[in-house]
Amino acid sequence: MPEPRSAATNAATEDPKRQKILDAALAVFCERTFAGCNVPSIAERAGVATGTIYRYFPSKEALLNELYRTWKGELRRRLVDDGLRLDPGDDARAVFDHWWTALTGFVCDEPQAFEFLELHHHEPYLDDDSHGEALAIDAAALAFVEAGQQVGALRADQAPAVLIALVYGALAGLFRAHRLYGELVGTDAYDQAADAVWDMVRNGTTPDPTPDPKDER
Amino acid sequence: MPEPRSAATNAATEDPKRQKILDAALAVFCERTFAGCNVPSIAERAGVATGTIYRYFPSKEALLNELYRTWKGELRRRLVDDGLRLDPGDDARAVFDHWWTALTGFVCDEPQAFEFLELHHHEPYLDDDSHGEALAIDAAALAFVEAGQQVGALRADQAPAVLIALVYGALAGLFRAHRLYGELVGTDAYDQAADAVWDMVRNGTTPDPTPDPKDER
DNA sequence: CGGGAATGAATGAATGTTCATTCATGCCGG
DNA sequence: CCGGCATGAATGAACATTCATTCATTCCCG
Repeated sequence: MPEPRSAATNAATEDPKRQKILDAALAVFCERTFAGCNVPSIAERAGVATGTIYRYFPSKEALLNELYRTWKGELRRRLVDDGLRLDPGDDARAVFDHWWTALTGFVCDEPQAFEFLELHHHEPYLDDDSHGEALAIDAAALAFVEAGQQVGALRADQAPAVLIALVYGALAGLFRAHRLYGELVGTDAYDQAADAVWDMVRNGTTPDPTPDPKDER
Repeated sequence: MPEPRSAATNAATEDPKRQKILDAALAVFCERTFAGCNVPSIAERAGVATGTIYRYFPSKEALLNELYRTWKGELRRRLVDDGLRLDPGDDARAVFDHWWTALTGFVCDEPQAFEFLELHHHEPYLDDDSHGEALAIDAAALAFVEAGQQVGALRADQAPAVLIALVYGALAGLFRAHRLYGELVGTDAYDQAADAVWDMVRNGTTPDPTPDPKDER
């Protein structure tokens, strides 16, 4: 029985050289973009010869897709295992905090992986398996948010997909700010922002008059 | 005195062929990424010969930067002219709505431009002028948010840069969801989401205990 | 020694850029 | 008016460079 361990848990993770190539590719793809970097630069960063990469991966594109699938899968694992496992009977805010912590934990533990995912989510080079991983995350989050809405914990005036987009987008925005203005926006900002983000999605006690919901625009 | 007109207001906008090249480049960069596309494909899309591009732009990189500067500038113009001009004595929510409308207006009017900006904000190919445009937007937004906090309209438990990152990130997340799941997330979602985003940044009547405000940062 | 793993120079396809040539346009001397 | 001429924008084949990929060779371990 294999033991899924370490950051990128994968069946083939055992081979350390393979892992070094993956790590190097992650770094180079982040700095230069998939199409913007060349294979020798990945090899150099990994400390192997160019040809060695092709012993482990059939192509540059396959390397990208394996990275994408691996890290998107790790993000999903964290979300499902650490985030969505709470019983919805719990305090809504506590459930959200758990969820937010799972998200920000990934971002803080693996900032390079998060940046890589953000940077390459739209690439035409992603294959069907990679898109499948992305959809799997969305499906898990969707079911969770729908449940939260039905229980009355999350606001119901937005489609579940919208709430997910807002939260994930806010996190991504925070990450970008942190990378760009590291001094102004510290890593502790992730925890502090939980309050604000929670106010965005919770079924709020709106003091403003909620105008009749049919002529909103 | 020149007359700044039309979407991409620029000194050299008069030349229609130059504009066709810029439009084509915007589309191709969006579909394939700067490094992922080649110059002939831009020329073909623009309906000109490859060499013609080099009569108007010194290099592929310069073309990217002009696009970036132009559209980031247009976004800033909309934000400053249409968004931030309200007197802070106004109703806070109204001010925010005006601001949100300016943002979403840009996104809806020029979705390709917004996608281009999102896609290329981190490229190492951006020159100093392009980065300057980006900083100019941030500065304008920062001043506005700081004012809003001092007036007491915006929540003060988050750094101004954080609030900006959260709002802009939420918008970007919404945009991505809209592009990805167009049926589930319509364009009206932008307007509806204003409520949720406002709840995130407003100085809220938090029913949860507001921890003592002296160890904020 | 033998066999698989690693190497990195070689390969050929693709890319950004150039430039000799074409061609529509406006000008001018008759 | 007209016919030839000068102009410079437009063209796209050609060029040099860069890139992903291959493979003959070397290396290393059992």
